[in-house]
Amino acid sequence: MALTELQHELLTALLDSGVSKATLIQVLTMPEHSNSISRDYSYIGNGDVAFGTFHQLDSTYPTNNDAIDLITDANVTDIVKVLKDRGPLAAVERLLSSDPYKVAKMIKTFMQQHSVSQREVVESTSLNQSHLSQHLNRGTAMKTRKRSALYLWYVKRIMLLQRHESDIEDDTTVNLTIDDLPSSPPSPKRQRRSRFKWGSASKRILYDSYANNTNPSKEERDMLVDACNHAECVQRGLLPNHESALGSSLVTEVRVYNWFANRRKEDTFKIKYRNNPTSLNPSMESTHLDNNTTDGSTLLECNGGSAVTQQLQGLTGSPTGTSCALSMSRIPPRGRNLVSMSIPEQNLATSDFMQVSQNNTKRNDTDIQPNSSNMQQVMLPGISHFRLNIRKNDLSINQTEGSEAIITASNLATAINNRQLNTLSSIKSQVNNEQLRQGCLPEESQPLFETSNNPSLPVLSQSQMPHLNSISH
Amino acid sequence: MALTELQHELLTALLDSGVSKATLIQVLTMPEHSNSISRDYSYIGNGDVAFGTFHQLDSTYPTNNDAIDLITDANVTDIVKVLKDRGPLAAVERLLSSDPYKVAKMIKTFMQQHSVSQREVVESTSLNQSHLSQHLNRGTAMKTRKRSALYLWYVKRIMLLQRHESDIEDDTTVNLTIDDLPSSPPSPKRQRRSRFKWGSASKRILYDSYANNTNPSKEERDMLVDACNHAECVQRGLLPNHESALGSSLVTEVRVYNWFANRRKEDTFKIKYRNNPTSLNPSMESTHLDNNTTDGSTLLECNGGSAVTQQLQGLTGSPTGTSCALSMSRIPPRGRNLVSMSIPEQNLATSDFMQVSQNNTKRNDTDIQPNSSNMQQVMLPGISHFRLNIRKNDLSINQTEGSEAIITASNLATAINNRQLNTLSSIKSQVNNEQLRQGCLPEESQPLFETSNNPSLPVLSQSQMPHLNSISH
DNA sequence: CTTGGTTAATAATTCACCAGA
DNA sequence: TCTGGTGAATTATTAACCAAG
Repeated sequence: MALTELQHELLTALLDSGVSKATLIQVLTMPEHSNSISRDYSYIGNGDVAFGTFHQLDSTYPTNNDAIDLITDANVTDIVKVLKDRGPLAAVERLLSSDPYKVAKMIKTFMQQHSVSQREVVESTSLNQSHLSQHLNRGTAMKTRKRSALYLWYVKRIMLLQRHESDIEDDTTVNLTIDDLPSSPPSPKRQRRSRFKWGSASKRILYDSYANNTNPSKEERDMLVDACNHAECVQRGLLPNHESALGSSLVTEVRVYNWFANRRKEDTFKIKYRNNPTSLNPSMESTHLDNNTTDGSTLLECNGGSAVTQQLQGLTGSPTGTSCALSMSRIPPRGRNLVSMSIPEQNLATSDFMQVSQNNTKRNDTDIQPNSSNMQQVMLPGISHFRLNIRKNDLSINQTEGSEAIITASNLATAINNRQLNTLSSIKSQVNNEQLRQGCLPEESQPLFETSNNPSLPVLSQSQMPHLNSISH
Repeated sequence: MALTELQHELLTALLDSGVSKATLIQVLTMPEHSNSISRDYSYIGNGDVAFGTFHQLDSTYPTNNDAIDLITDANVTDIVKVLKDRGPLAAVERLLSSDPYKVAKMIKTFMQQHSVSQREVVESTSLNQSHLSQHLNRGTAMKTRKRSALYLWYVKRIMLLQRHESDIEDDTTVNLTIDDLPSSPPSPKRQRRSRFKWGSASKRILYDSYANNTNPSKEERDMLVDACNHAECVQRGLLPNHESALGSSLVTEVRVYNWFANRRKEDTFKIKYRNNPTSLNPSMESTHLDNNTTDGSTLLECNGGSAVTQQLQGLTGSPTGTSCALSMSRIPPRGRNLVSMSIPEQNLATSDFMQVSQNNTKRNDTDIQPNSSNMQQVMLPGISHFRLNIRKNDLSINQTEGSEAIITASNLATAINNRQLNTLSSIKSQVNNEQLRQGCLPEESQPLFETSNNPSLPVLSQSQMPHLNSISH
């Protein structure tokens, strides 16, 4: 029989994904709801039931799904409808003709909603994990062949959900027909129940509860278990207490217990180092908490002003110590990021060395950390601390109200690298003349800066940040 | 012979780390600089040479290293001195008696500076990767035994560096004495040259260059290679052009080439989706770029004000469309995060449905994404978009200047979960009464919000963000 | 029971690499 | 002279134990 190109793709993808032909045949010849893979979609309920409100990517109204103008904009309701009306292949086809990026989003949302691990998808589609991740999260391209496999998995997963609506547990993988024999050579890892993952809804509940009580009693925990399970059910559009359908993501008391235990540990550490005077960074604290609390100083701001020489909202005069302020702004013309750092005069006086550390890239580079003598150290603790994507940005340093120098990150970096300048003043003079040379910045981000001025305090590397944000009681 | 407890620990750690006794004996009986492991540290230069300026964690001045008050505060200079004066064991001991957290920082910095992969450490210390990561980045505790192994590795690595100061390449692993025979069974993976990693300094240079020209010619690339290598050398305190010592982290033209290629691809994607009208989120764009550029609207702000009911800097009146503003602040009392969202009246009028999506947790949960009819959608695109750590935070929604409602994230979440309320007004009324109930938030973050008000535009999930930040020309 | 330790898994990221135009 | 696709490695993060006070 001649297969359409798509069908061929799909079949190949299917086979590629690990399903043996035998299995396929077995499935195809399966008695109950004969040939359910390509016939009889009646059990696929109205999308609204299971996906209506959630897992929907666009606001297209159900009334619009007369298709035609939706050809490119796939949305769950739409897909479910196609699936129901014309079967999985049609649905996959529809997805293939849609904007890959949107579909990716859709799938991602779906996975989120149903706590489907990426691993599951990888295993049953035989896609490369990083490729999948990229495609799903960053829109990286993926050839049709592979996308077919992915979409096929997706569509089938939806079908599976529709059926299992009240059945067994979510046996995840689509191809769970074959082996189950506890032998080792053929399928030693088979049927690995996917790891539990806290859903966002549950987490909210937990954090919420945690705020009130970090050590819930068994009773409280049990209550939380229920609350979470309920939330999880709702999240995935199930009947609010149809817990059994949660499968591996069923919340249990132990899990809740563990969650609290782990949370407590986290906090313990944070607090420990918050109080430790010798700790590496009272800096953060002051900026983040203390300053805000006691005195209205240190204003961290990220706005969309249009001035090239962004004013810094530096508020000096902290009772205890000195404070610095940073403000960041995006400059219209080309979307540059401007970071203004204000350092109170007093500080500048006693210290004119800066220790700058910025994560210009993604995560964990603590970057340059020059250090010079016993002078005060000020730092921009690596934007990554906040998990921001900063690639390059300008630094505008100015003293309280006085002079202002614009320093481009690169200038500063280069300068520091060459150790040609170690004092604020020299940095300024060296760099000042090159201001505005920079073009647009390659990759944006909305950085949030922090400064510290606790004299004699060491550099912070991004990794520390998380801990310092804790709040003491 | 009786060994001190520490010595025992160290020996054990050493053996645990994979070095065979035979090897140890071999090393110990090694002729050249006899027993170099525990004698003759003269080759360890003054710390300042190799670590002086960089890789220093505190500002303790060299003059202070008369020890005593430094007992707990280890710093590189100090350690190097001990190492030089009293040998590795003493150095390790010193480290063990120091604040583990600081030492961790020190080691981390060291690794950064010398592009040492975590893997290398893991392999030669036989520590658990995640444990090591935790210890290094989050201060997680680690028993003395394990820390010994880590510190021992550290100290030895330093020694290695001192020697190799101009030798071969950085053969990474400390135990590279044994096998090198190209056989497969015994050491098939041995000597795996660690993967190249761009140093922060180099990255700066590259981004900088990228800003000017995304397609450097071969010549330019070659120049960059030199610049980077130079920077890398400087970063690790080497003689500025002693490239050979860079070992596996030597920058080559291909690497530079690849770097640019990858960067271009990233950008391509971003731009592609920025221009794609059907794209999922013109929203971000407007907030990020358009608004800023054309009209001074949309102010994104994160400050440390102290008001519980944070004012929102909403600037309405965008020429083209409407604009919303969000501001987030940390509330003193308990460090709560307050998010204020302002929605211009007109908008509110024509639309009273909100589509809220927040990543309350870490990375990738796109969270709830309720959706309702053809009304305008406003969203808080998941803090994760900006890579912020948000666990829980309050939402304060208020119309232009009018009434204001404080909504706790949990309330909102619950409400939405239960689908009990879909309109702004109902959310308000439902939640209003519970305001301020929330305790402190478990884990902070400095969220940076964005809003969109392009009517009928879909939800954004965090993963999309990165792409939308790009700048068009 | 809970906190110190510790870890298997999972998944985002990084740096490459290869086939054609 | 790359640019679409892809992928092996690396490592941060998750959700668990487990021993012992």
